[in-house]
Amino acid sequence: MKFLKVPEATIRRLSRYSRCLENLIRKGEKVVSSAQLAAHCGVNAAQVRKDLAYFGEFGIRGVGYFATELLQDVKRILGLNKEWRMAIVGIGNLGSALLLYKDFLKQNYKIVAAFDIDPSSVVGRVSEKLGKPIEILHPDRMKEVVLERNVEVGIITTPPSEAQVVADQMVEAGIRGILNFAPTQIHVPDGFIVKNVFFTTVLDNLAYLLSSSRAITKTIGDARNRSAEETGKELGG
Amino acid sequence: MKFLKVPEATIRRLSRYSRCLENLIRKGEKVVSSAQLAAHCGVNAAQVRKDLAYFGEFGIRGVGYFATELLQDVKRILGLNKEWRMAIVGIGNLGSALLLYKDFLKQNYKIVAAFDIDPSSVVGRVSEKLGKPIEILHPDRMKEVVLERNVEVGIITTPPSEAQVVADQMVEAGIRGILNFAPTQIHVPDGFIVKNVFFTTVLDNLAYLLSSSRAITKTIGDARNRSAEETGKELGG
DNA sequence: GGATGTGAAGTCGTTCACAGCT
DNA sequence: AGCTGTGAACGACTTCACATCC
Repeated sequence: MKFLKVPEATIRRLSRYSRCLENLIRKGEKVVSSAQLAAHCGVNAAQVRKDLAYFGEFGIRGVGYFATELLQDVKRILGLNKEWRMAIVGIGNLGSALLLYKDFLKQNYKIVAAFDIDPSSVVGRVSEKLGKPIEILHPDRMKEVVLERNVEVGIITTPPSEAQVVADQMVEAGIRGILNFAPTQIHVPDGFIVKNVFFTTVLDNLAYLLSSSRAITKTIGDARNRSAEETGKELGG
Repeated sequence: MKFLKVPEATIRRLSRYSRCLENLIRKGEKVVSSAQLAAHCGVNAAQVRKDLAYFGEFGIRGVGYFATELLQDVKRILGLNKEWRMAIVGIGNLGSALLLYKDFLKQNYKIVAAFDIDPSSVVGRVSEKLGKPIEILHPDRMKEVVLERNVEVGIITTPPSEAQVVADQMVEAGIRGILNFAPTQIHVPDGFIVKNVFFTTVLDNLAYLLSSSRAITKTIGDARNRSAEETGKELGG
């Protein structure tokens, strides 16, 4: 094991390995080989080994990897051995959907604060769906609340026009990691991190590939005869 | 201009250029240089020129690019000179948020059909939010409706356990491009395309970077002193 | 003069192939 | 015998640097 800077692609794959490992474990696999895991994730076996090698030696030569052990190691590498506390700003359609998004919890993510410029206008709707009242705060209180509730990650689901202002508030409040759903580039100081989630970028990608028959339509005879996956490598930014 | 295969990263950036160009045009810019556009998008100027060079010569040496013209060209390259008709399957929280997502229309995307296993349970809620009744159909009718309404893109917002089944139905219905929000790998035959949008992968990335102080926290003195953006290159898959 | 378009150089990530361990 | 861990080969993307053209 060396001490090299880890490619971002490796981290994305680690995330994928963790999902696949959970499936394999659910199926009762105790030991998995890099080839097995690779096949499941649709990547190269050497890639799997190399990715893991950035962080240590987890396998046994001639045998493979112990599934549950490896899963734990991967999660630890990703920083998922703790609970990440998040705040979301902009409780429109997307914001409230994320508030209710179950999958976060599985991965140790938890939304502990919700902000909106007009709290009263949304609190009813969200509470109703949630089945219990939810507290929606004015962004003015962000710094205070972030401190109080140990928020480390901010989610922006405002309209694009508000995104930069909100990001500034988050930075001011000491939130170092931002997940931005508003389709606009936002800027933060050094040491802060923004990751974008732009569906339309991914759609644009699809549109491009579908256009001018870059995706060759084959005989759609038996559709069930599925084959190698198209990976969908990344999410827009 | 050569005839080479275009990197996927280039397509993602094209999508970004288009957003930035719209901003610059809104600000009244008539002519933009690659340096200007690059600065706005947070990429290298040579990269901008190279990306465009895959598709032709759009600029004037010594001058730059005509903004509106370039925007149109970029959109045409991406295949956004037509309306893309989409169907969405799984009208839960996320699904209904996307149904109401305004930004799709700006980019010539339109949801023309919505499916759910239990139409009656969701139709009320969504109609209420939408302000007018919406038609939610049973997936059994997918093939018929896709044909009838010329659906080219499918969006999966079901629970992960249902995603593969839905993808199979989409393939069967002749939908060649799939945008998958369910955090699980799905498989389709050759000639079909799946792009994943996995928030948790992006969050995992954030978690990784925030862990063990890989993001160096600087003196948070003046937060407004923002600087180079962290790009958030991609969206999970 | 000034900005584009592009070969060449450089950097980064992936795949190969095999030594090394169990 | 089998599978991991890894240097080396390969390939892909990015950046540089400059010739080219307005």
